[in-house]
Amino acid sequence: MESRNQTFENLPGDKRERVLAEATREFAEHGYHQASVNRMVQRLGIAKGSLFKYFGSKQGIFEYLFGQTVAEFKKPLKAIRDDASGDLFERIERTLLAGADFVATHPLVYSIYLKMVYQEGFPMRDTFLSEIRRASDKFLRTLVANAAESGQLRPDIDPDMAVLHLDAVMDRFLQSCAVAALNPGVATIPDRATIRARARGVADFLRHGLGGPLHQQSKEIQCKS
Amino acid sequence: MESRNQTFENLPGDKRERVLAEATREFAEHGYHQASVNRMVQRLGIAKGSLFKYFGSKQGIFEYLFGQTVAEFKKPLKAIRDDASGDLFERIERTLLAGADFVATHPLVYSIYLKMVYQEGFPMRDTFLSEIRRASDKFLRTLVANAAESGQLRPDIDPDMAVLHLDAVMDRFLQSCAVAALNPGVATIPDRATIRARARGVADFLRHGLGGPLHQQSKEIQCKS
DNA sequence: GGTAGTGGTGACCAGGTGGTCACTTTGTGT
DNA sequence: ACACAAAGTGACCACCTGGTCACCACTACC
Repeated sequence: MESRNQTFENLPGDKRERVLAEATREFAEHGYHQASVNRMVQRLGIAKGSLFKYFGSKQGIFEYLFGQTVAEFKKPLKAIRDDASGDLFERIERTLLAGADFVATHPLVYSIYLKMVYQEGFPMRDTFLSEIRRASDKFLRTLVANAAESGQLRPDIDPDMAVLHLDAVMDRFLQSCAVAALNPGVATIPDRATIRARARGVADFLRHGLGGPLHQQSKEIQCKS
Repeated sequence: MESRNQTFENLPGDKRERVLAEATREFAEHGYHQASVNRMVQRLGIAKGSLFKYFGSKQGIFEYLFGQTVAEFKKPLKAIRDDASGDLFERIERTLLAGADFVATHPLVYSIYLKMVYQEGFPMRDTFLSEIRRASDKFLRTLVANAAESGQLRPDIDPDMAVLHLDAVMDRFLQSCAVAALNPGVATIPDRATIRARARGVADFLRHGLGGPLHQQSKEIQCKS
């Protein structure tokens, strides 16, 4: 067995946490390349050599964080998946709120995630992203399949496309909870009440669309028959 | 008058273009901080001093590009806004296709835009983003207002929220045309035919939502009355 | 006291960064 | 042929980066 990282594991718990918290902050604020090991050790008040003894390299630091984080990232989804109460759109709404909670309590982790998506050159980027995507895709696909069976979904819509749209809208909702610039007009992070209202609005929109009476004609015909 | 940039403006047109193209490529590939002036001049086969004589600083290079690009970024939107044929959702579909065209013909420019949104530390970031957002917001708001007047929009939906949803779905559609990782399963850039089909699907989804027969009950009641 | 193993240290390194500037080359008008 | 200006050059600078390693301080066992 290689004794990698043994030094770091032996450290007292509070010091470990301080180091990881500081590293998380640094990567969240600056992305990968622009993150500075010098800054980390300076803020931690420890010597640079120590950090490199713990993790071997800058990439080592990031990958350690990364491993710790991925599991936590998936937890909220599992809880929702196992709670089958309500129809598709109610479950979606619960998922949105769970996601918003996660972003609110782990803003730095979510910030790293966003930077990884749009910034190339992160170590492990492809591995990580495909893993996350696959999990999310599987989750939505299950939801959609169940909904389609019980007629909660328009029969003329391709389930794959439905998953695509759900993913798009939900992901964007999450981003708007974290990125100020994505909130039109105000350009600030919304508060909890706004988020709850918006989640409901999103679910309602997903259910019924935006089309007005002029576009309900086809459905009126259905009524007459 | 300050004679800033005069040297660059005096250059023969093809050389100007080569320089700008190379700079665009560099920023698109590496973002702002990670972009290297050394690499630019090496690939261009000119001396570093020349670039700094043209633009003064790295930030100067970026801001020059930036100014050239913003106008081009808005062009497609204007064409759509002035063509009022069709209802809201048909216009949305045209907008989507125009956007996809822009992304396909200016992938580097769009790549820079995406990096700016999710990567802090770009010069002019706030100025630039708020300008773009404002333009996009104004455009959608006009479309929605017109649609609401002629009953193309569900009367019980807040126009502001409608704009929010439209912006989210459309922006995400555009991103999926450029970022491979956002295309579930395949994780590749879609071809033109796929894009056209997907744009239609998006418009249809925006119009009617995803909800199936079980959720059309309220509308059947409308029919009876 | 001796010694082995631990975590901790910071001066130092090679390499890359944006930026400078004294200098050379080129073009043009007379 | 000469002068003058504009364009072009690349060695050089200070600074920062990730990474190294010989050395130090402390504890524990004999």
